[in-house]
Amino acid sequence: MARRNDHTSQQLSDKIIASAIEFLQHQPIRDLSLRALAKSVGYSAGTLINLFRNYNLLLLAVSGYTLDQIHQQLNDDVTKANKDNASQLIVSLALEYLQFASDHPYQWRQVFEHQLDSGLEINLIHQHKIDRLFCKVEPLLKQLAPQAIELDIIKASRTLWASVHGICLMSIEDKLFMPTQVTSEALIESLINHYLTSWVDNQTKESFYVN
Amino acid sequence: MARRNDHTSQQLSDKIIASAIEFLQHQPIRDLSLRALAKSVGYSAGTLINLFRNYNLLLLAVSGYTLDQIHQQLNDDVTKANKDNASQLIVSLALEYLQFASDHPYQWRQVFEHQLDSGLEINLIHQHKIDRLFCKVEPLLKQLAPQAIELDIIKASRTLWASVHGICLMSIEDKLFMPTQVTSEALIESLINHYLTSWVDNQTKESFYVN
DNA sequence: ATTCCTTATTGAACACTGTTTAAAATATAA
DNA sequence: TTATATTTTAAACAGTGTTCAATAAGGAAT
Repeated sequence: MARRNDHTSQQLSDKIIASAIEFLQHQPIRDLSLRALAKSVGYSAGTLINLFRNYNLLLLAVSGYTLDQIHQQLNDDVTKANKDNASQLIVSLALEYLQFASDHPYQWRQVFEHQLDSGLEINLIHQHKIDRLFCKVEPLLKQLAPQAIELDIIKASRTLWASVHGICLMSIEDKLFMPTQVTSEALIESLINHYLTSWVDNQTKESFYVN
Repeated sequence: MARRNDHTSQQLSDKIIASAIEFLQHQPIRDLSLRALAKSVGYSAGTLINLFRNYNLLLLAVSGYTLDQIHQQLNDDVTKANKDNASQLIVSLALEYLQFASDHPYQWRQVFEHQLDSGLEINLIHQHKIDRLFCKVEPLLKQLAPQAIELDIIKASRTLWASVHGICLMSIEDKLFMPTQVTSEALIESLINHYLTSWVDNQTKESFYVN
């Protein structure tokens, strides 16, 4: 067939990503295919390939969309929060993260299941977007322990966020095996409150035993 | 063709799983296929299907093998460890877990990437094997806080192990974005030491503020 | 030994997957 | 109006997991 020009390529890209995101609200990514996605937007598979080069890069774009969405949601949380209680704000961020994962499990999983084929410059952008999430607690940790050295801030932020991520993952996969009285939210709160209690205590004492 | 009978079905199953595990030492699971696996053991695809019913259940068996392997490795760690220091033993278990994930990243990922199709009784066995790992720290937590109630033990064990899992995951996926001076082992130690410090302190004081 | 039945094994067929490619048709420029 | 460039797609290709009928060997009964 021939050119149709009823969308600019940007419009079409957006439409495709939107359709994929919509799909992920109800079904896991492995149930989606390039052809099915093409059909859902009324174009052929080849057109999508022309736009994104291959299916993997298309999925990377979808993943990037989700990361932006999460990023913005967490940002909104920070701006409208009480800035005095940094500790509580970290809990609030983590709970927001868990909330997103719970509300959009398939969409959330797609981001971290996606296997990037190595040696592509576009992957760096993706990696950066994930990094952006991990870094979000850094200024809050500095607020809790202004005298802490940069390396300790990095260590604590990565420890906390990787842990939060682990709890979210196990939660939406139903791999926690807990009585219903214990919620995933409670695990997040337990993690952050206990970790920060000891960490801040340590930083203010400038102790060298636990870091 | 016809029957060959050079293996019992049990021997053949073992051989197939062994071949898959060997593959996972060098390449990710998505690069393996039923046909390639069949060729590697000198049988046809249909034979593997007859044995495992479908490819997904075959992969579940592979995943089960890995979980048993990890379970045993952690058990060995517990038996030959100093039983007086429960806190240090938890760190040791977690580091062993990280070590396995680092040494066999593709094999480790396969376990948790595997999507179980719901409503199968075999999945329960699999879920139980994962549960077994999470529960491993429970007696150690009881040792640290003998007066703690069962629900607090469960909460702390799940929080800790899901967090450890998260750090392992982010570590082998290179998503931590840290300077090389900060190791994944240090994150694990930081997590457990800080969390337990505050948790034990809380439990011995029987405080109601943080749990 | 010979027949019968069961069991293991497989190749071919099927419907799907992502990707490549050449052809076709419209939009734009000359 | 012609020529060129840009979109779009159908068809072909090599791969995937799965189903199924055909086949041949092992074991049991005669």
